[in-house]
Amino acid sequence: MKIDERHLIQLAAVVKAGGVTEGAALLGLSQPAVSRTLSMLEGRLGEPLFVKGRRPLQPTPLGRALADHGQTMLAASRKASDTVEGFRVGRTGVVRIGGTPFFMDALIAGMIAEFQNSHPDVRIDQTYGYFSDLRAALKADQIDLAICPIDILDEGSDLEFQEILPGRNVVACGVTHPLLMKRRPQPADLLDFPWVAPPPGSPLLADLRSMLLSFGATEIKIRYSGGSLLSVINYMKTANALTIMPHTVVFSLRNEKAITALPINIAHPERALAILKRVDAARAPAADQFANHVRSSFEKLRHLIKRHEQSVVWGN
Amino acid sequence: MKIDERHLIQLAAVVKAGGVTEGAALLGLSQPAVSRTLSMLEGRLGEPLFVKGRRPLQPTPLGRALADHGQTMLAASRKASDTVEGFRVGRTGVVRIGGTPFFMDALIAGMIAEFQNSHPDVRIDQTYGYFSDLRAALKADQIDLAICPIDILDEGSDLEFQEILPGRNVVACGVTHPLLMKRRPQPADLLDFPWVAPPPGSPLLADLRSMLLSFGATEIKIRYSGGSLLSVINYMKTANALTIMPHTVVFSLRNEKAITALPINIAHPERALAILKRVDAARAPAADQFANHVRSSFEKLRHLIKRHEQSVVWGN
DNA sequence: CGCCAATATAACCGATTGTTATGAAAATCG
DNA sequence: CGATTTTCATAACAATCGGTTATATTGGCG
Repeated sequence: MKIDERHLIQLAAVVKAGGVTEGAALLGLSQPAVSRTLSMLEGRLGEPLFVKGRRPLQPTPLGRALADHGQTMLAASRKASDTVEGFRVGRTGVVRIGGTPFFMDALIAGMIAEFQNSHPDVRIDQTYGYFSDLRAALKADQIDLAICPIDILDEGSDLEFQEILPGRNVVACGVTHPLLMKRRPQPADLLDFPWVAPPPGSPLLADLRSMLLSFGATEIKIRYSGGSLLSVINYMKTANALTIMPHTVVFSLRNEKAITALPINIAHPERALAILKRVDAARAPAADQFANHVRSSFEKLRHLIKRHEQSVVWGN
Repeated sequence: MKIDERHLIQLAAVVKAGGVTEGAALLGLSQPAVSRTLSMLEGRLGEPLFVKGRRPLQPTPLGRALADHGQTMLAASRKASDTVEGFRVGRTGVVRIGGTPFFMDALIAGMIAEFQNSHPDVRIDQTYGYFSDLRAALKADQIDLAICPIDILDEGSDLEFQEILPGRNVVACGVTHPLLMKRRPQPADLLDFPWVAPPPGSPLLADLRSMLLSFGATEIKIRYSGGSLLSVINYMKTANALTIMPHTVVFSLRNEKAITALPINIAHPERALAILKRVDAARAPAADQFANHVRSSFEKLRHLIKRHEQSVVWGN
């Protein structure tokens, strides 16, 4: 026999409250409504749910058993209301983000942790990828946000993007690299050392190629590639290799004393770090709040870099 | 925001089934019905529950979260239906029984275990008491069944009773008792030994008194009283004491080789073991089935006793 | 015995739920 | 690429349900 879920919930409220009147109040209903519900239920079941002629109201064993089930429904219902409410204000939910590996590892992971200080009930699901993967994932609604460098001109699709950081690459090396001893290292010096290549498909790899070509290099000594950021860092700690990295990534790792930037200016890529999302995406307040957090974190980072550069003498 | 539980359940069905049509079928509803439900839900929430323009239907994160809650409701609902169905046929439920200690310990406990071989989902709640307690408990709907000796004439109340065993007491003693050596022990011999008294308030105690009085005893040596059946048995194992007990109780303990009955006939009490219940009690099929089980168990026991007595020579 | 509180009943109305019929959009397939 | 088929959305309508207020009954208690 199918029982109306609402009826079970009312029964649960009455049993828990110990009376029809109180139970009705608990649900914000009138007493007759609940009273009738109980009558109907008893009628349909053909079994009494309460011991007759007894006040305080005493449920029969069957009544008690059914009330238990109603109780779990009531709990589920309240939780559902909570999820909705939480979703509305971005307090709960899941944010699925994708991004390029270096930025995610060096910067975003920490920002996620920070974000969850104020949003402990928001879960973050992270994936890695480059622009084309991320765009596809966004369109397939597999992620809510993408964080990656994009060509500034690129536009016109059904993706909305907000620039959060202008592109700026540096040549990175281990903190004991011999080139750091030189007063004024020249671009040509770079060709004397082995290179670590950023992961295939990454914009950084294109930047690396074009930079080296602009320095007149015909051939590059690639000694290592394909590693994650942590691999690259550990590699560079012991090898006198060079690589190209986003400025902020190197900056954010400055306290590790593992890698640093060479004081050589290289061309800015025509590219900016941006947050992408579908323009027609379903509202996802938690994702919006997370995006805001990332933006403001980068804003702070930018100020920090500015102050840092005023106190430290960088290249030229 | 309050959400209609039914809507959540429909949502859950659709998400689980992977489509509106299949979800509707799962619930035995028409497709337009649940389609409209989903529209209403999205309208009220102001949030989409499914990613538009995509088939197979893909829920949004919010939709998935809400569907989870709906799923637990659906499960609870099914369980509730099961409870009702089980209750109807006596397959599930709680049976609250009360009875006199000796019968419960010696006979009923084993019958309960046996009963639950065929009714594993029926829980038995047992309490102890004598007739007046049990009657009160029945009237207060604290127990569903009482199993106790009652005076045969007693009637007329709002209790229904079914006799399951005529009253028959024996004098019990330890298996090493000296009186067992005697060819034909006489009632007068009984006065030479110390006695264990049944618990105060028990019918057995009254039987003991009247029996001893009928033997011309002016005073009885009570050495021990108040113990449960197990206490009495253990006491009698080592003391040459006597006590009075229902015949079936001693009989059911025959394999323990701890106590036995003296071959002395004593008066039958004007009393019978019966199952009592309220005539106006709520239907409790599980209790009914248990009562049937107890009755048939006693029936079997009676036959067993009869066969036993034909092979063993009892007193006189 | 009579009052008070709690529950049951009655009468009414609007919202909701179900139905069938049908249109629109998407996927499938030749 | 167009036809077909499947699936979802919409429309219109009937019936029931679930809510309300007003009122009668009932059980508990001084």
